[in-house]
Amino acid sequence: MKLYNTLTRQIDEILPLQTGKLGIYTCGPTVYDYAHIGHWFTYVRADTLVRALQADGYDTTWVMNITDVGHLVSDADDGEDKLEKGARREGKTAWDVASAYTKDFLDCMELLHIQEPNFIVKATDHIDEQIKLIEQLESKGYTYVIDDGVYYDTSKFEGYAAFAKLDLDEQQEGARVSVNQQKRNPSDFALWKFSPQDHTRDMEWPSPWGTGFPGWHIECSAMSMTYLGESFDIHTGGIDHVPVHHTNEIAQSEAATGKRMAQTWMHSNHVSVEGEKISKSLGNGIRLQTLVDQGIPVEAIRLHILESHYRSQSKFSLESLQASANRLKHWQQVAALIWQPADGIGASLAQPIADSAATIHQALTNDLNTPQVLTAVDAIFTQVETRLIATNDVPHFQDFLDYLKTVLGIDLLANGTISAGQQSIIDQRRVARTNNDWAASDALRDQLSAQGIGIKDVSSGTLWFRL
RNA sequence: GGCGCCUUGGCGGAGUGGUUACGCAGCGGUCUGCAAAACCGCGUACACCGGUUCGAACCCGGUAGGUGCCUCCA
Repeated sequence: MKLYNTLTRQIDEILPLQTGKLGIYTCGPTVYDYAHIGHWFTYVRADTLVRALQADGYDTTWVMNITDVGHLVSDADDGEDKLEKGARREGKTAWDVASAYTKDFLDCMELLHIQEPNFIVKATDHIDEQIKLIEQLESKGYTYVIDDGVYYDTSKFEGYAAFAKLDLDEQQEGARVSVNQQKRNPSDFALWKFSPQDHTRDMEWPSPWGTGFPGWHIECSAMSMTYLGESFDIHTGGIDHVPVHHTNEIAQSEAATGKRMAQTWMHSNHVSVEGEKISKSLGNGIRLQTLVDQGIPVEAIRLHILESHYRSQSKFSLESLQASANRLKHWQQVAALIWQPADGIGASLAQPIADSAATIHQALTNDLNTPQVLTAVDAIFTQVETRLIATNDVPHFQDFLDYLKTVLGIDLLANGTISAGQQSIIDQRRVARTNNDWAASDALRDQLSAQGIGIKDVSSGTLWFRL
């Protein structure tokens, strides 16, 4: 597997730390609101990476975190905790908010056929690990305490700015709403924030420094270390995490352990909606449920995400989503030919199918080139549609469709074959046609069409497909 | 202001120094009793100006436009 590595800014071959095994950590959602289509691009892409690695023969351990505490409204460590803010908005506790949106997130994961990570870990379940990690950093002299919390001194970590190629001196600190005057460096960030004096937070814990809650970044360092070790193979996330969140994760983990945190960093680029970026302030984040309610199959959404490369800035629109839905329907029609084998139709498709699988594997392992994967599928499907599936080729085609289901997460046979009653109508129509009874034949065709089944007459008989 | 990225046919979207990517939509045709969202064919795409080269959409320089992060945000 070759993958673009943000760390090296080039396409690297994945070299597992342990032969045959790969540990992957994905930055999951902050559960203070519904996830939008942009999030799903990122998570489907991470899922596709894991699927591709598995298809490439690796034994993967996939960890995804759930940020259910500590993610402040501002990355500058000012402002409120998003969870507490969400709780106030909805008249609930932060715990209730986290629980509700976590459930919704996990439901959507399942709906989109994102495979379940080996570990889905919550920040609130790992407070001890985070405190221990902060203590480690403290003992090595990377921290300092000011009025509102314990901070990481980024000037102590050599190469802090290297990962994101930041020019710290030129960053416009003043652009931020407010600046914590006590911080030593503008880029310093909170490891532990103290609870306010005037009220009790829904979420707070005791710590050696005082009652409070962890900063946003420390959870990923602590949990990746807990589940994948001090050094692991691949870290994924949204591209927006490069300059702050991931830069800080590296600073924390590598300062504490002296080891490289992740060998490869994979970042999913953002998707725009109607030419604009998705953002909270614009309120243009479309929920998965909204699309499902409009009758768009989730497989089409998944297919649409795979139609663009993960490193390119793709555009999302209902129009292009509809194009994906049409493509999906066509694929499903071709897949349904597996239930309608035809014989005496010429050479076997076994070899072309095998070649296609090889082409797909090649594209997948070449920096996850999913658009080329889809093109390969189109190519072999056109052959299948032209030549039909011979009885002897059914197992080969079945294997191929299983492979697609595995690597793309799209089951083209999910709708199943037609009912006995529908088959009976097709049989009756065949008799009518033999008798040149066109009126009866057309009436039966209308019956099928009313049930969502289209048909076409070919030399070997009558083929059906879902409309 | 700093650090980046992008500009491909109606839409989406790969690729790359020299042969049609592909999909969706459209048009024409084939097959058919009729039909078919199936198949075949078509539109002569790579922002603009220079340069390098036998040859550039692909490399280099510049111009124009757009856009991302530095504040929310995958």
